[in-house]
Amino acid sequence: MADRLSHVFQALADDTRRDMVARLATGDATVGELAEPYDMSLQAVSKHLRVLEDAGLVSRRKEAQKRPVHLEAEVLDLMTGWIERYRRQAEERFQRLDALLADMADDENPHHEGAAS
Amino acid sequence: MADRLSHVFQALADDTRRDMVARLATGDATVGELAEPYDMSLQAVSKHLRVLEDAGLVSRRKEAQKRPVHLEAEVLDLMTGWIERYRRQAEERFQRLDALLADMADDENPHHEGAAS
DNA sequence: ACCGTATTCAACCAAGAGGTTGACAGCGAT
DNA sequence: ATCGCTGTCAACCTCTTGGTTGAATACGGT
Repeated sequence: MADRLSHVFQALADDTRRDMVARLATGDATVGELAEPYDMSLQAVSKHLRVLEDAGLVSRRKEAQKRPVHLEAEVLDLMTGWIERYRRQAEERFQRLDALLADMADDENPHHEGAAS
Repeated sequence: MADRLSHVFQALADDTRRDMVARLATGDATVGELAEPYDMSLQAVSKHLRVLEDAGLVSRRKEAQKRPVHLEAEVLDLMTGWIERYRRQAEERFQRLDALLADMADDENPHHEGAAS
């Protein structure tokens, strides 16, 4: 896996974890609170949180015996940054191809004004 | 894994595959061309492409014995859609919290004009 | 000092991911 | 017809992942 981005994508490549992120977007929550909706042991939830934490998507402060989990939303920008870069690049390439095809169509039936030779 | 989004995130949770997507953003390429930069068997590359294809990120048309691979960039929007939704939600919550804290500070040292009672 | 609550650690297991090698299939060119 | 090029299929291996259970830890309340 190696780099940062891989961990983030990996972390979100799981229904349960995406769901937890969605939940955390509405506010911090303890492990127990987070676990409640799922038919799954608390330990399993704890593991999921660890994955999210390792990806930097989440942080846990300690407060008495509870460990409120907090969404670190800035990390999401890392992803959109990556994605948008290539989406845009592909888009632009598509535009150029489109223009090129339009040109070729012009050459085949030359309705356009001002053509040379 | 179940749903669509999971497959897309999973597909991009790998250095090699993200690299391929980056490469494909500059234009279509055959399996051989894509494989060339990596120290890895052609079969492994083929597998990676299958993952990308199953995620809907890529399509392969057949052209003689070659199989040019094409990036389907629209799928990326699916991700940014998801991500942005929760990033924004978290952001807004943060703003409100910020405002609340400002209010509390006001209450503690009431320098402000027009205070009641 | 002890109890209950909240969470993690450790060992284990089945299934999946990413890689390998070897055999096979599709198609153009000679 | 068969050769060479391009790519996939199949079987196999190893490491990781997502889950389990049982024991341990950390801390507040009584």
